[in-house]
Amino acid sequence: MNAEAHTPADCSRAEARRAQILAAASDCFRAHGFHGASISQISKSAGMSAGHIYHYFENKEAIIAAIVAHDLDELLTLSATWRAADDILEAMIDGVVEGVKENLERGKAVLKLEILAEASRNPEIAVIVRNASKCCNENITDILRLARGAKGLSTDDETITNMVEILATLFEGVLARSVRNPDLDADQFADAFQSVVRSLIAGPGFATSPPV
Amino acid sequence: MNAEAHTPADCSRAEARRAQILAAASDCFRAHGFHGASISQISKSAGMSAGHIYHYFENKEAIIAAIVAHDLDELLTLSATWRAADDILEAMIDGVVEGVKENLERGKAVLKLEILAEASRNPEIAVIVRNASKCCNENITDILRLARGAKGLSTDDETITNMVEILATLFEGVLARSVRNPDLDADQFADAFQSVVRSLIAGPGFATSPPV
DNA sequence: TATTCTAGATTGAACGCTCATTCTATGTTA
DNA sequence: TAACATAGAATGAGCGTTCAATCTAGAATA
Repeated sequence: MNAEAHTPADCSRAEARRAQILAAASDCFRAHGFHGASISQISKSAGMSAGHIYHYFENKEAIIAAIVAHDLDELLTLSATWRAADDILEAMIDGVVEGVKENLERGKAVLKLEILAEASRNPEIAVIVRNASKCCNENITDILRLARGAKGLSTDDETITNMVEILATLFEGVLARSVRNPDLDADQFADAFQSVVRSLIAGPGFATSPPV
Repeated sequence: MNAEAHTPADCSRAEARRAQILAAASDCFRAHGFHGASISQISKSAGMSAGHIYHYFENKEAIIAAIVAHDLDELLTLSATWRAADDILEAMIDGVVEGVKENLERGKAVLKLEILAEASRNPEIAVIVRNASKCCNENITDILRLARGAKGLSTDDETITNMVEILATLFEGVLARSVRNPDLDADQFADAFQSVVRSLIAGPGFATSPPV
């Protein structure tokens, strides 16, 4: 945002500092939530004075926004990755197990839940989240249409839209699982989850009127 | 928790006051989160002084815990309701659409997300959430076993366990949907969701080795 | 090479404010 | 009168944020 002209050395130094702050903030937010974590905590965790943080971020909100944006960026690159595969549908199904296990990891889940909760009430955060979600949705939609088309499966709008929404719902539900049922057998669950995803995206579809 | 002996009149009066505080707190928590909402805000919203709140709750944590417990209670009673039906499986499937639409409601979703985020880092809240989840899981497990048994469908432990987990995952994923994609067509989504649930719980099951 | 200059990096104290909580005094009711 | 309901001021801690003052390291100058 505040792009100014610096020498390359300055830039890299500043970038490193910013990253350092974001990493520390990430830890603190995980541990205490966006509003429970204080600038003083973050500064201690980042090994610098509280005041110095304001050289790199306008305020606490800006740190939150940066973390949210970074987290959602990962999601976006991931969703773009699948495009490359040979058999896209199978690549997606193969990726499910890893995706589920990642969302079951406590550390990741906490921050994502925190982001969702914050987006529910903070319009600035909501905009970031919704933009990323939209991009991600479009990515998956394209991919799914391609993948199903290649196999001769139905690709009508309603079918694809619904599949993408249900898919997203499933993955986001995993975040809650890790909190609600920490004793969950991750392997068994991931297997079951995968078979549900398979029958969903490789299935007949959702068209209201049956195909003629 | 702090059950003391009072006269009936006192009890009802005190209970009303408590409820009043919880309602106000609920609103404030929805709007600002557990840590963003202050006792002063809550007291204003409840129409009483800040200090007076401490006659009914030991501290802010206790208010949060009470709200969490109350919210999860609703879930529990709901899950117990289904038992009564004639064709349990169909009753469950019929209930899906309403359940999805309720979880899509912004107001409800915010608080549930907030609860999940808080449970990720507050051990006291985590205990409450996990107990309720366990009870709810057991309810649904029983019901599902009964329902599938009545139709001659497989009821092995692995199948039922997995179905319950996936079912929970699906419903909890809806909370995120309402935040991420506010333009979602609720009717279309609920229909698709229902058909996924139907093919999940009325389907063949998840046994590792195919039935002999 | 030695000195001065300079601009960003960094600190730590200070500000005003709000927080959760406690305490005291006053109503209210039975 | 006795017991509870209630208000509102007081408390001390901690908050996010600002700011004047230093430090540091490299560029410019002599």
